[in-house]
Amino acid sequence: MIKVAAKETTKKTGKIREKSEYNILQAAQAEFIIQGYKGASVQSIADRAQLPKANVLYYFKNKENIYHAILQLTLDMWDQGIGDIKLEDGPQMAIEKIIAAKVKMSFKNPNASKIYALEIIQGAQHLKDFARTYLRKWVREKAKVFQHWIDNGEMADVNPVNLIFLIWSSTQHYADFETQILTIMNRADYEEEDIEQVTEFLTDIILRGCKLKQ
Amino acid sequence: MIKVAAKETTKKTGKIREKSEYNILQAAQAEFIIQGYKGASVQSIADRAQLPKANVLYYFKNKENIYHAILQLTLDMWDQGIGDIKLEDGPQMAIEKIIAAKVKMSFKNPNASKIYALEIIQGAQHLKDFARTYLRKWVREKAKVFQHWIDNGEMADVNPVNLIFLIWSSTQHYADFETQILTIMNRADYEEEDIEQVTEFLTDIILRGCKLKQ
DNA sequence: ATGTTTGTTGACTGTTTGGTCAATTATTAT
DNA sequence: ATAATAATTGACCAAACAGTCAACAAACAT
Repeated sequence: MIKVAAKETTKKTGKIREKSEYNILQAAQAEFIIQGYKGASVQSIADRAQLPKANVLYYFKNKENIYHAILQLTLDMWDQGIGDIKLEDGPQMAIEKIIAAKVKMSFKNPNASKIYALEIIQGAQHLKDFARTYLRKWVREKAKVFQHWIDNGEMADVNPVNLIFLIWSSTQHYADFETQILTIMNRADYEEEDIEQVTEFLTDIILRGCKLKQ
Repeated sequence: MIKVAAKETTKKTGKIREKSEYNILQAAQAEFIIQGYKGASVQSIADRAQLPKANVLYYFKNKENIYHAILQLTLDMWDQGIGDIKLEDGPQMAIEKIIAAKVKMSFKNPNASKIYALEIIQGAQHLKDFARTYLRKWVREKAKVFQHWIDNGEMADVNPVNLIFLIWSSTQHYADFETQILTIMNRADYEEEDIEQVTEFLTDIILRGCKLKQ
């Protein structure tokens, strides 16, 4: 589930270290989702990674460090996976691109999305700065672009911030509520074609909602 | 945050009991959101309720019982708050009604929504039956009504299940991601007028997405 | 008034927790 | 080969944990 991007830890990364850290983070991610931060025990993470607890604590010197490493990977992935929207794309292509990117992320990496969602729902206790600075800036920038298109008569006059929330929530939902959705649809797993189907559905309906009235 | 509906516990409900239980559940709800089920300690719940731990355990004989009581109230509230959709309403009024009801619930009772979201994201460990039976039935029934309108040429041919997910997620988002949304909008709290604004936004855009093409 | 139920609480218990440490073994560099 | 560094792990500890219990106080019913 965890996809390690180009790592840049301060520690020297020997081969064993790299592999062990990956292994531990993989185990920890699952454990943190199921049990929550406080509820996940280092022992249970170690068990899942098939390592002695002391070994886990050798690589990450405490539980919080493990969690922070996971959050960092999650944010990196988000940063990398979410396509940028450019003025020259125009509203239609921009919305298509952003929905496609987010749906893909949700289906390909639901666990990252879940970790993030848990963190926010629980009050962003470990993410305060990120939400306050980076995210606010991101939303405002994108909202500005949408507003430009609106002023320019390229799309309907919808509230850009609400539009971003709509795209965010409707795409994210397929990751965070995976359990519920699969249950409702009576399925065991998502399949490749679900990505296309959902992307098309959301793109269609949201684009129609943003088209100029005539 | 907790709104106690007409209670029907098996235990006799003396006045003191009723008040204490309410007080404890209120404290526990906040604690379970912040710390998660396993992470919340009975001691911390007791502290928040300003009661000795032993007293809390006198009213609810263990932690799981507290949590179950909260989940039950959450489901009751959901069941009661979500308006029904009827064939005779037609698609437009049905969508308006359901969005309005869900947005209102999200803004008026975000904590209930958060508890529910945490449960689902973490795998619905305490809700398996609910999700498997009740919810599936609910979605299928509503999807059937939408399908009828589609077949009858009263609305565009969109996938009804995806439409329900879209309405669910976009409305729920304002409760679950409250922290993030308030941060982005640089606000301390939601205000009454936010309910209208969001309801109008979502209703407009989703209705336009469901209108027949011509 | 008196007995009975209901509520209150400090003290206790066995278990699990995060984290340390020292002793030992692998790996690598020279 | 040997020294230095990295990795492994069982044993250990203080703190926090869920839950019990017995002793007592309040409230209530008659």
